Amino acid sequence: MSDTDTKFETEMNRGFLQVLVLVVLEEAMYGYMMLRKFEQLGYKVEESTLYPLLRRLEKYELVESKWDVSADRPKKFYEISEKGRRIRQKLLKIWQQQDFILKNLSQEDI
Amino acid sequence: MSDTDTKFETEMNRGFLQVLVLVVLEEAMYGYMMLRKFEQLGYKVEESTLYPLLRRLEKYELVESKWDVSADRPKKFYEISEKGRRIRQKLLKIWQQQDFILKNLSQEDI
DNA sequence: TGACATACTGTGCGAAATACAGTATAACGT
DNA sequence: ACGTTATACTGTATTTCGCACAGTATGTCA
Repeated sequence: MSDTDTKFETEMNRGFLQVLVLVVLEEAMYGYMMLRKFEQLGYKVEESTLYPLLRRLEKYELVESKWDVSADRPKKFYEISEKGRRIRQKLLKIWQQQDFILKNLSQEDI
Repeated sequence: MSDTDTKFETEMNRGFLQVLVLVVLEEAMYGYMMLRKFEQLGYKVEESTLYPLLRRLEKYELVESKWDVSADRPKKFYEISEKGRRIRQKLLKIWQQQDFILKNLSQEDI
């Protein structure tokens, strides 16, 4: 596995991770919980990638957060907003369109 | 269509466009030709996005280029390399995995 | 008591998408 | 003949992302 490989593989995260987070946040979750969930799905994400993404999504009001201090450690729960749902729909549509194009063009090569 | 929308939609290009270019370059093509092709597929790409991407792919030896000066205007033809094919396979596999995860998680919301 | 898991924040770097500007030729309509 | 549009590419500056790395703090378990 050369360095070039990881370089290009990394780029595959950007769009996908946005959508993935917006999808799972239909149900309220906190950062560390998502990291575990993604790992179970066979998709490892770095803490230093997810946490800034969550803050960014909140900054643009696609998600809302509230601290839960009732348990052992304080946890910051995130949940998708109405705006987030609207944008998620658009992003999922883009994804499907891209998937359609890719499947059609690459079926002879796979 | 707010500004936030485009901001997040933009991120959807990155991984996809890499793969798309590597797929179509199984057949030799030049930049402007790809722009037209993508447009026909319903997927508009900016010149200022595609050209730097092609240079980058060449820099990392995923594609090779040669100038064709026989026609009216000089055209820079690109074609995928062996290294490019190897990496394309990995990226396509990542795409499929991501698509699988997304379809499973979001089927109840779509 | 010392390592590991949990749970988050903050800073800095390299690289990518795009805007914008520029170069140059060919095809076209008027 | 002349201006506009299409063709075909290069180069620079800006913004923002992914991630490495560092740091803070509490809980669990050998």
